[in-house]
This record gives sequence, structure tokens and C-alpha cells, in this order.
Amino acid sequence: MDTPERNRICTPKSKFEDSPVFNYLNSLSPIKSVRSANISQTFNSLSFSSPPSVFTSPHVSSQKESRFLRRQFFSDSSKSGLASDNGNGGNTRVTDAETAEIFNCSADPPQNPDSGSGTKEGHLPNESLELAIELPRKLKYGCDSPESNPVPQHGYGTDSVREITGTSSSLRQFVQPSLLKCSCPTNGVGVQETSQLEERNDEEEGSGWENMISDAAELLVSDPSNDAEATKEQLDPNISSLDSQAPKLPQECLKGLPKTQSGCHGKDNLGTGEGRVQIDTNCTPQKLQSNAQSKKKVKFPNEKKNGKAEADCKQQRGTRRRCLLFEMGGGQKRSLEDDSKSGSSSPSDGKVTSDDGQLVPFKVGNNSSPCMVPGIGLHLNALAVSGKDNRMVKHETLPSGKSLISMSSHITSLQSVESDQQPLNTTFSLNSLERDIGPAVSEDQVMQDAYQASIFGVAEEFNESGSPRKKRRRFENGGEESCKRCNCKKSKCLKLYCECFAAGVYCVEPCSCLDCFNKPIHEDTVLATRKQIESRNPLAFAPKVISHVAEIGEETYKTPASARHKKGCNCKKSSCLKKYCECFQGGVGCSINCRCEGCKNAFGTKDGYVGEEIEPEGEESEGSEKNNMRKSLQISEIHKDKEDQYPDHVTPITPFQISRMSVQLEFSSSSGKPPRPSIFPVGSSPRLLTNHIQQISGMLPTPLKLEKHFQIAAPEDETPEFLKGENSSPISGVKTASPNRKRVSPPLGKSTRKLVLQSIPSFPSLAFHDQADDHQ
DNA sequence: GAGTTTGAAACT
DNA sequence: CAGTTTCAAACTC
Repeated sequence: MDTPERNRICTPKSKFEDSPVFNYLNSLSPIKSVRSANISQTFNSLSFSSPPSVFTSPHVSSQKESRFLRRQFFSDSSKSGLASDNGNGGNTRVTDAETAEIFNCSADPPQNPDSGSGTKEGHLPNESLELAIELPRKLKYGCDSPESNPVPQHGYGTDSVREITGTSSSLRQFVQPSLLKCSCPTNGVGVQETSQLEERNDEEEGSGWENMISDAAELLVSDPSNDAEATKEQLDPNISSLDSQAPKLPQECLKGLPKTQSGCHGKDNLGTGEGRVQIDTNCTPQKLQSNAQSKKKVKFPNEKKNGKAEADCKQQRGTRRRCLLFEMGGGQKRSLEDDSKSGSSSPSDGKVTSDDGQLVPFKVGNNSSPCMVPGIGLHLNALAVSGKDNRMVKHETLPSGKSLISMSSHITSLQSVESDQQPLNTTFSLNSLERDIGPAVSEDQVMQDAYQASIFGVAEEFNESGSPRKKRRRFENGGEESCKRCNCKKSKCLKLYCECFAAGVYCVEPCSCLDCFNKPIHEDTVLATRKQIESRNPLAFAPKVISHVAEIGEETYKTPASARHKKGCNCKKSSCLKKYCECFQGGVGCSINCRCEGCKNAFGTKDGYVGEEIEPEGEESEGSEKNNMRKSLQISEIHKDKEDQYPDHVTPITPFQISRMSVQLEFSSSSGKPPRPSIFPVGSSPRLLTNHIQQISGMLPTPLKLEKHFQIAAPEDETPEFLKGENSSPISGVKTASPNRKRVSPPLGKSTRKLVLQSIPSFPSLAFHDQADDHQ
């Protein structure tokens, strides 16, 4: 069972990598763990146990990898020239060797450079060709446009530095997880340390964190050349390490963490974890490049599609980083104030991160589950993806430089419930949740990256000069929440009118708002305002779109498909066919809760929704068709769900994500614009994402298609209860905890959910899953 | 880019 | 709770 799942997860790679090596890697849990690293970092502040993060990360990592790969492509292409200039031409192999060494450090430093690079190199030619072909397409938006390339301006060296820093972060993510898995010793500490180290490095370099981030983002997104290379390099190393070493990793990890340290020149040799980090940071871009190259080689050989998928995934990773990597700590205020303007962009903010920081307790954080879903900012977006309810207010600097304020909203219901029931379990569940989130995010990111790659990169350019609206739209579409921008003039960005505020994100430069108080400087005001709003409406900041969640025993499972707008829309003239409609905007069908008139929501009409239960009545034609679609989809979903469960660590997919996917798809297809960030993402399980992506890559066409494919998630099952009453909403859940339970017993959840949920083990241990997967 | 439309949020 | 106003996004030209 697992194998297929894993394949899905890695699908992009796997496809690329038909080679047994990839399969092997996929099968190997450690690699996955590496992926998860990103997430773990995000959550570092929370101090999660390494293991969960590791597992969760795999998806993410994969995505990131894909993203990086893309970038690399660009960069490579561009670089090739640069390299020639710099005399780096010969570096590729050398770098490969170096990278191999670097990675090997963890395993066998000296030994394998060749093996890793060699295998990769063998593939390279084909891949490069494919990449060259594919890249242009993908890059069109970001890369092609000259504007998109801010990097070029920067000296190569500077870029490299930034890249390095950025890469270091990325690398950290990758590396750390692996390290964590392998060595585990330093887990939390190591991660934090690594983050610190990164920060230090960044500081040393003199580039602001924000700058770094923004640059990195730009580079990643738009810059094919240098930045891309850097990112690639950064990513690649991880990837390459994974790929080349993947087979080795498990063993090596066990053996070699120390070696890696020794091999890599860490600035500071803190611990194994640090060593890794350092390694990453230390690794020169060249090395990274080599790794990246090796990776490229490996991945691309197969099919363009695969390459695309990978690229998407990679991009997503990059995106994620942007959004997630930097968490603002309680210390943020200071840093933020200092940085105030940048909105977040200040390096200090980014620096604050886990160690310092702590989440500003907007509300009492139940658990520190780190899982804030970073991207969730949009009203709709806030989707429950997070599933976790961390109420903690986090400040995360988003790619755009915005910092998440956070609230992860109230989705806590599940967790809270669990916590109530079993404190011990809660931690576990949290981990699982985190895991879920991570993957989910990754998926989303993947989706986003796909779009972002095309669109997003461009968006950033606009930030500074472009017209706010356009920028915003592009950002929103391509970017994620983090990319959100508002244009508030009278609300001071302290009301829900403001998307940024509603999303729990600070306004950033790109925002064209006036008299904005939604900035770190005014953190107190923002928090106070939020409290007020929440006091009025606890669900105010809760995700508007709610996915169906089921709880089994102690664990909560996300039901795949169902997602509905919490509150329902009230559309009268838009027929729920435009973004005016929150349901439509959220990529979900209208539900009973909707009071819309003439509902024609492409994702599912109100009638249709009822129709599932009461189909005959409503718009039968549409409803019936949709239902059929849904059924088919559901079936597929069921399978997916099962698969997802295992691979992802049990944590069920967040319905939101799925809904997002559908939405995103639509938008992308329909408007050609990237779906909103929040919506983007997607499918809870990376697998789904990969699958979807694959499908989508070819498909994107009309929203309808997407709907058909994805719709399942949105329509149905839904959690009746969420829909039924806002009260039941997660937020309420936070208070009472009960809501989830209600959800769990979905009367409506006709079909699949139950099966899925049942199949999932209550608390699968990571190792357990892996094993189980293997057996399966 | 300006203006209009739309529906949520906020207010009464 | 319903009605009205305010607001900003979404949309159109």
C-alpha cells in the first residue's frame, strides 16, 4: 500500500526517477523526513519533536526540491553562461562532487561523491534538454519576463551570498530533517540552533532577512539565473543528497552525521544538527549547484511532465519557505518595530523565529502546535487547513515580508477536543496534525509554486512600483496569503475588510493601504483589535471554508473532500459564479448555510449540496451531474485517502486543502490567473497534489474539468455540522471542544470518509507507517 | 486606470 | 435579529 502512496508523494520525482534508486529513496522514510524538515523549521519555535516534522516534511521537501530544481534549470541555463564567465563551467561536476561530499558528510563524506554525482550525471543530458524545453514554458511568467528578474541587477556575488543564505535555510530544512531523523540527538535544539545559525549567517552577510527572503523568493520565482542557481544549489544539495544518498541515507544517517559535520565546514560546530546546518550554509553555491545539477539530472530524464511536476513541487517548496520559514517570535515586536516599515522584511524579524520567539499569545495557545498554516491568510484561506488550532499568535514573515499574525485559528476544535480527552494524546495528535499540515502546506505550495512559478514571480516585481491592484491580484493569485496585499483606505487595515488583517498577516510594503495600522509597529493595536473582533465573533478569523474532519478515537482525521463555507454566502446577483461569492472564491460549493439566490456555484450549488442528501429536489441536472462526478471522485478519493493516510502519517488530509486545490485549479484554468494563494494549495496529501498536479498539468483547462476531478473534495460530505452552525465551527470548538466530535459523526458523510477514517490507525508511529507501508 | 458592481463586515 | 451603511474586493469599461 505504502509504496504506491509513496510514489504518489514523490510522484514527480518518481516519474522522473524511474530508476530504482528513486524508488528506493522513496521507500526510505528518511528522505521523506528530510522533506518535512521545512515544516519542522517553521514550527521550530514550537519545539516539536523532530520525528513528526520529519515525516511531515517529506512532501514539503519534495516540493521544495521540485521548486529548486526549476530554479536551477533557469539558473543553470542562465548560469551556464555565468559559469563560463566565472570559470565555473567546470564546476558543475566538481560541485557535484562537492555536494556529494557535503551530503555524504552525513553519510560517507569522502566516499561517494562520485557515486552520487555519477548517477546523476548520467541522466543529466536528457534532463537538461528536457529542462531547457520545459523551463521556458513554466518560467514564462516569472522567468521570461525580464522584469521578473530582479536578480540580474545584483552582482553575482551578492546574489550568491543571498542565495547561500537563503539556500542555507532551505538546506537546513532539508538537511535538518534528515539529521533529525538520523541523528535525532539535537532535534529541537538542533533545529533552533540551525535557524539561529542561519540567521547569524544572514546577518553576517549583511543582507536582511527580509532581503534575503524577498531576494530568495524573487530569485526562486523569477530569476532563472543566478538566484535560481543559488536556490537550486541550496535545494539541490538537499535533493541531491537525498537522491544520491537516499539509498544510503538511512545507513549513512546513522553512521555519518558526525562525518557530515566534519566534512562540511560548519561555521560553528554546535552539534550534529548544527553541523548539518552549517554544512548547508557553508556549502558554497557551487557545491549546491553541483548537487542541484545532479538532481536535475536524475529527475528529468524521464518525462517532461515529471519534470514539470517536480518543478512545481520545487517551486512550492520555495514558496513555502517564503511564507513559512520565518516565524516571528514574541520578540518580534522589537524587531518588527525596528523593521516596521519593511513590514516584516527586516531581517531581525526573520531572525526572531523559533528561539526567541514565541508566539505572541494572541489567545492562549492550546498547544504550540507549530502548525500554523502559514498560507492561510485569506479569509477563505484561513481555511482550516491548519486544522490545528493553534491559537497562538505567531508572527511569521511571509515571503512578501509580511508576518503572520496569527491565529491559526480556531480550528482547534479537533485538537482541542482531543486534548481535552487525552492530554498525552494531544501531543501526539498535534504532531500528526503538524504532519498533516506540513504536507498539506507542501501540497498547497506545490500548487502555488506551479502557479507562482508562472505568475508569482512577476508579482513581486510589482510590489514596489506597480499599481497596487494589479500587484495585489497577481500576488494573491500567484502568491499565497503571504503575498496578500490590501488596498484599504478607511479601515486602517484593522477590520475584516482588510484581507491582510483578516488573514492574520501584517500589511507589507506591497500593500497600498492608507493609514495602515496592521503593522508590527502597531502590534498591540492589531492584537487588541483582533481580540475585539473575536470577542464579537469568535469565528471571525476562523477559516471561512471548513473541511470535514472526522475523529476516530483519539485521532482526528481530515475528511478528504468535503469543504464548505462556514458561514455560507449571501449572493444575489453573482449567482455564486464570481469571486464575490466567498464559496466560489474558496473553491467550495454552496451549502445549506448559503442564502444565495440563483446559485450556480460551479463547485456545487446549494441545491446540489442539499441534493446530495436531497438531490432530487434541487437543480437536478447540475446536481446529478455533479453528484456523479463527485461519486466518481469520491471513489478515487477513498483510495487516495487510504493511501494518503499511510504515507502522510495518518493525518488525514485537510479537506480545505482539497477544496483549495479545486479552487485553484479553476482559477488558474478559468482566468489563467493563478488561484489565490490560500486556495492554491491543495490537496491535503502531497500525493493528491502530485496526482492532481499531474493531471492538472495537462488539464488546467476549464474549471469544470478541475471541478470534476477535484470536486469531490469540495462538495460533499462536508461536515454537516460546520455548515449547520457556525457555532460548531472550530472556534467554538476551541471553547467547547465538542464541535469536532459532532463533525466526526457526519451523518451526511455518506460515502468515503468513514472508510478512510476507519482504515487509518489511530496513532501510527512514523516508523510504524514506514514499515507498514513497506509491508504493504 | 477609473468607475461600477457586489457582497461581506460593521453599525444601528 | 433585521435593516442600513460602510468598506474593499472583484469586475467592467
